[in-house]
Amino acid sequence: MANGKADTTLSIGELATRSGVSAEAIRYYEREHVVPAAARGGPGRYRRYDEYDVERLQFIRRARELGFSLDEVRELLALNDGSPSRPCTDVNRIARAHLAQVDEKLARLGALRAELDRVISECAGVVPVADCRILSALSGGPAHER
Amino acid sequence: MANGKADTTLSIGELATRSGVSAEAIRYYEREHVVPAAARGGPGRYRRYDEYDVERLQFIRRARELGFSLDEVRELLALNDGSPSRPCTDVNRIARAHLAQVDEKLARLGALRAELDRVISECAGVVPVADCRILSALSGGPAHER
DNA sequence: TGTACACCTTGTAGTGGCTACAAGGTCAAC
DNA sequence: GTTGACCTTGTAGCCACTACAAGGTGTACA
Ligand SMILES: [Zn+2]
Ligand SMILES: [Zn+2]
Ligand SMILES: [Zn+2]
Ligand SMILES: [Zn+2]
Repeated sequence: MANGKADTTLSIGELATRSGVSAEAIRYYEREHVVPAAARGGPGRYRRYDEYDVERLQFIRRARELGFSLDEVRELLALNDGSPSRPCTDVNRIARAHLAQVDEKLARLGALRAELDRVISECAGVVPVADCRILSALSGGPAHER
Repeated sequence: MANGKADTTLSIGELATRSGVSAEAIRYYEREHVVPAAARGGPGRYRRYDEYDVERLQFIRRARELGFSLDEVRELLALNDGSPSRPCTDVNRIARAHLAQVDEKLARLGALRAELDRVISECAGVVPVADCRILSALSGGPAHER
């Protein structure tokens, strides 16, 4: 019970500064039930937070930086908050599924990049547009038909 | 003047099929002034298209497949429609700038992928969540501080 | 001629994850 | 008591569409 650090109280702006998540984003997360609705201080109307909330927002920020969707973040938070003795199978599964999605996106973007590079490599930018290989590629031109 | 192929007339659905762009997207492009407003056939109210429109929509589709934004597509179309004797400097510039953007995105996604992979590699999915390295990494845990 | 039916029309809302206001309320210091 | 920093809710915007809803049009066939 003697914790010694969770009883500070922070405004949403202070939480934003300390967590690296903007106040607007924090309110957005509350609306979207990524974080529970914050307590409001005393008789006043402002949201009040503590050090525990800083940690949760940092968790969310790091997960977002790794590209996890808010749906995935919700699941990860639930697992993190759930029974600590359960095996981390689900955490692992979510992370690996996300990695697979990232790899797919990388593969698609890499293919796009290669094709774009190929198209650009045929244009030095000095011929009339009528003869430009970039435009003819977009027009279905005869550059690499089949 | 003897063209022999631009006088067919197509409905938006036929244009969609032939161009590979959905009818909804074609209407969206019209609203966004990517393509000019289509002629409406005779006394009726339906949009009417010809083979020239098929080519333009295919141009747009290919540009979109290479990741060009609609703003960029508008510019490319304008250059393609403009004076054919002008040098293709601007086409080249737009395409290279876009390639640079794609490379940036690839670099960011690659870094994210590497970090995600590193984090996942420390979790076999078999320990209690309290000890999971994925969750501790997200919590700012002691895995790779610094 | 009736009517079925595919296709078209416009308009609006939703996607994801926020950001950027506007118009007003609260709180602390001085 | 007044300034002014911060907070509040609500709404609109970003991008490039997609997905309706509610109704109009065009045509083929009985
Ligand atoms: Zn994911
Ligand atoms: Zn060129
Ligand atoms: Zn671009
Ligand atoms: Zn684990």
